[in-house]
Amino acid sequence: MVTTDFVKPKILVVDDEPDAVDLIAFNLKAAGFRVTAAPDGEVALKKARQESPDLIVLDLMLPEVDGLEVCKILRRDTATAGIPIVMLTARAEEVDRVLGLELGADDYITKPFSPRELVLRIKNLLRRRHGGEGGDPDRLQIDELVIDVPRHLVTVAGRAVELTATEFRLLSVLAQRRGRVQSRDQLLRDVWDYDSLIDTRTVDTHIRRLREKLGKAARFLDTVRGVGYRFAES
Amino acid sequence: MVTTDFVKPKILVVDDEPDAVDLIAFNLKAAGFRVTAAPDGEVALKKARQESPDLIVLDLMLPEVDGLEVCKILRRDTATAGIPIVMLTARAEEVDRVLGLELGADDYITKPFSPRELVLRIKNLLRRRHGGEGGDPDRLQIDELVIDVPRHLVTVAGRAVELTATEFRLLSVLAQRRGRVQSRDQLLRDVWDYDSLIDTRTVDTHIRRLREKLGKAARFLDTVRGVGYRFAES
DNA sequence: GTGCTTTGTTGCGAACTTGTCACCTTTCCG
DNA sequence: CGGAAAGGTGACAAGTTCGCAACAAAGCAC
Repeated sequence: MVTTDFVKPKILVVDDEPDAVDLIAFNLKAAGFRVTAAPDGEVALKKARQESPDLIVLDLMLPEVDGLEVCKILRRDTATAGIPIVMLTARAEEVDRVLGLELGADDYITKPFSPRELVLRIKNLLRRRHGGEGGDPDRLQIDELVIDVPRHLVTVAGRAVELTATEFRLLSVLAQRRGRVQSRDQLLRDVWDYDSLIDTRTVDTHIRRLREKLGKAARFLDTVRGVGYRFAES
Repeated sequence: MVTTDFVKPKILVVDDEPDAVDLIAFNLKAAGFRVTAAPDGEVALKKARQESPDLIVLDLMLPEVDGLEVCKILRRDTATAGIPIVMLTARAEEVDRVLGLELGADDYITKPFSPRELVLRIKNLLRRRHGGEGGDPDRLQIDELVIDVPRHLVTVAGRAVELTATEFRLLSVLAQRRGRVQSRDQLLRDVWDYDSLIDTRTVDTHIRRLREKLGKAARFLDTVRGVGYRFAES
């Protein structure tokens, strides 16, 4: 539990009612997710870009910029385009309207909803994303590369690869955010410590070491010039 | 019991006395097993590899290659290493000698034995091996290492190992989470008390003591550098 | 009490990890 | 093309981790 914190899916909850946020956050945490919250669209967009959450729960009704707009912007921005979005709507008939707009949220749920249902839908979306149908969420499998977090084990085409603790964490974080670019700063925050004073070039060194050890599977580690690194979509 | 033959467990009986083989085979078949037999070590090894039986009943006294030798070879060969072995010995005192050799048969039974007892032991071993359905959940068996939690008893290849209370708890916790890395903090919480103020290095010391006492079975205690310890998957 | 076992702590050294730097190579762009 | 910026690479020194042994304290039987 403690050792695997860094791969717990991180979920951004966007809602302007603190009570709703609390309720959702409580249930999500109980289900083993990390939670971060935003009260309005502006903060939501900022956090989505900076913290690179694995999924966003987005209330349709928001002050200032409304949920629809936020959704659209998130989809347009490459840094956040891939993140699944679950829309919260107050009334059922709104769903139809929203669907008609085709703005590409991945699921919809109407208030009031049972926390259990929300958790189920979130798990579903995350599972779908990780390709592992019905698979263990702690185990990432991308073609010949398998990352087993609780076991702290990585294999490439069935062959075990020996990674150090840092390398393992770096690979896990990248793999978990497959397809999304992670800036060096973002990686330093998530793989190293919260406010690490480490040089960003250090990330490059670790990427190099990972590539060396991963052999064939190194092809997954894309460099995005001027931005950061990305775990290849496939 | 079982309707389709191919799911009946197949048992290889190795004994040089045809009468003994007949007796055993008769009783095993009556109990719903398929039986194949070998009169000596050489044939036994060949059949073990080719027919991949679910369990082997092995007489200690054999012409040419003796039972001990056969047992050792079976254990070393990856194709047969996982097959449970029940050793037949002519006299009770031989059991001690055999145990001393630590060659990892899974059970021992002395001649003369009641067929019913043999069948019981075989069923036990098979049950335990198959993911422990209906098996004793308080008893962990990993190859030659047996941890009997309620009895506070640990044996390696049939030989009892004397562990202190702390050592026993540590081993049990690790074994129960086989394959998953446990951080030192996690272990301190689970093996020691909830909010123990004990130094994490203490865990190392206990691991060392465990390894010392477990002898051959120490190979199960993996160190995962920078993370913690893990009970090896196999 | 005395002697024995258990258990937590400490110090040492070897092996491993890891952040940084200097130096290349590649890419970008006018 | 030429220069600048970004990223790859190898080396290295400082830091960390872990096994081990010795020690000290606590518990326990007699």
